[in-house]
Amino acid sequence: MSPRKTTPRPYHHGNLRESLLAAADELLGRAGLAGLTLREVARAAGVSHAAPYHHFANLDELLAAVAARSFERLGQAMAAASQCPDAREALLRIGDAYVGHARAQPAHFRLMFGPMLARKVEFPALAEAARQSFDVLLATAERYAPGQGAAVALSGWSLGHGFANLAIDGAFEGLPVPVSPDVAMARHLNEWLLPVRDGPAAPARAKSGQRR
Amino acid sequence: MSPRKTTPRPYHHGNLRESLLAAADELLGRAGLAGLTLREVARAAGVSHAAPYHHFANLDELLAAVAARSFERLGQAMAAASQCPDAREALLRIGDAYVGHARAQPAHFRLMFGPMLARKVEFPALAEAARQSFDVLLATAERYAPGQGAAVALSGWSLGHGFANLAIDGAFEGLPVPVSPDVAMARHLNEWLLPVRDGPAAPARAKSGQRR
DNA sequence: TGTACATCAGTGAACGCGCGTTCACTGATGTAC
DNA sequence: TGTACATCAGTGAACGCGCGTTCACTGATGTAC
Repeated sequence: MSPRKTTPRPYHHGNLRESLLAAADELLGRAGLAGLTLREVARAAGVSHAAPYHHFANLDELLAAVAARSFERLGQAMAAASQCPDAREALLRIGDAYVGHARAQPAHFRLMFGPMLARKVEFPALAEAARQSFDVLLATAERYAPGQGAAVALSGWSLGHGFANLAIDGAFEGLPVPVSPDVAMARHLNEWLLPVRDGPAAPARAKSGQRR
Repeated sequence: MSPRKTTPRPYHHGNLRESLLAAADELLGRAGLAGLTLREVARAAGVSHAAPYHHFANLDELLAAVAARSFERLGQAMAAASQCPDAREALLRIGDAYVGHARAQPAHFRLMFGPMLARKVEFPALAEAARQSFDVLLATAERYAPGQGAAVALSGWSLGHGFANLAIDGAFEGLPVPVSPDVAMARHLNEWLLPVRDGPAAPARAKSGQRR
C-alpha cells in the first residue's frame, strides 16, 4: 500500500456551513466571546479565512446564527423541564435549566444576550428562538398562576437571569454571606419567589405586594 | 492685544489622571464599552496616546478605575435610598436606584459587571466599592427581615440585576406580554418579591417556599 | 535669592499584531443537449 | 454515455485599520545647598 501523506481534503467541503457553526460553538466555549473571530473559526474548521464568506455575509451573521442555536438548545431544555405536572415544580425546573445553561456555557449565555439580541429584527432566526424559549416560560407561569402569568414569568426570568449573570461574572465571590453560585442556590431563591398554591381555588395574589 | 492663536496647553497637565478618568467616563457613555480604548481616552483628554501610561500601567487598570468610580456612584445612590425609615420601602428604593443606574448608564453598568469584576482581587478599589454597595443592600434587607437578610438581599439583587440587564439588552422588546423596561416595571416585580410585613413580631417566612 | 541638578510628565515616532473584508483566481460540481 | 459550459465553493494574497505598548526624547517642575 502506498503511504498517503495526508488524507487530501476535498476542495469542496460539502457541508461547510454546519462545520463552521460547530467550530464556532466549540471555539466560543474555549476562547470566549472575544476569541470568536471569523478567521479563528475558519482556522478551526480547517478552511481558508475567506471561505466563510460563501456562507455568511459577515461576522455578525455568524454570531447571530451561533446565538440562535444556543437559544434553541436552551428552549429545548426549558420545554423538557416544563413537562412536570406540578406547575410550581415545573417553573423551578425551568429555572434550574436556565441557570444550568448559563453556568455550563457562560460565553454562549453572554452571546445570546449580547449585542446580537438587541438587533434581533435583523436576525429572524435568533428572534424566533428567543421567543420560543420565553413562550415555554410564560405558558408554565400561566399554568401556575392563571391570569398572572406575565408577572410570574417576568419575575422569575429576571431573578434567574440576574442570578446567572452574577454567578458567571464572579460577583458573588468574597461576599460576606454564604452564597454558592450554583443551580441549588438559584432554586432556593426561586422558591422564595413562588409560594406554594393551595389549588385551583387558591386566592389570587394581591396586585401590589399586599400579600403576606 | 495680540491675537493668541490657541491657549497654549501647558506641557504639564497638572491633573491628568482625573482628566483621563473623566474623559473615559464620558467616552464610555458616548461610544460604549468597545469604544473605550486607551488611545481614544487620550484623544478625548487632549493628550498624546502615550501620556496615560504615566498614570495607569495599562488599559485594564484604567477600566478598573472607571468601574470602581461607577460602583461608588451606585453605592451612594443606594445608600441614600436606604435612608427611608420603612425597611420595605427602602429596599424598593434601592431597587429603583439600581435599575435606574443601569438604564441611565448601560455601558457603565456592563463594565462594572464585566471582566474586571471577576479580577477584583487585582483591583482593590473596585472590590471595595462593589462590597460597599452590597453592604448597603444587605443591611437594609436584614432590617426588613431579621435573620433572613442574606436571602432577601440575594433574591432582590438577582431580580433587579436580571431585570436591568434584560432591559438594557433589549430582551423585552417584542414580547407577547405588556412589559416596559423601566424602573416602574422593576418596582412592580420587586413588590411581588417583598410581602408587606406586620411588624417586628411578624412570623418568619418558611424556609423553602412553603409560605403562601 | 540663585543655581545645579534630579525627577517628573509630557511628546511623537515606531513596532507588531490580528482583525474584517475584498479580490482575482481555480478546481470541482451540476446540467443541457 | 459524452461533452460543453455555467455555476458553485474553495484558495491565497492583499488592503487598510486601530489597537496596546515601547522607546528615546524633551520641556517643566521641585529641591538641596
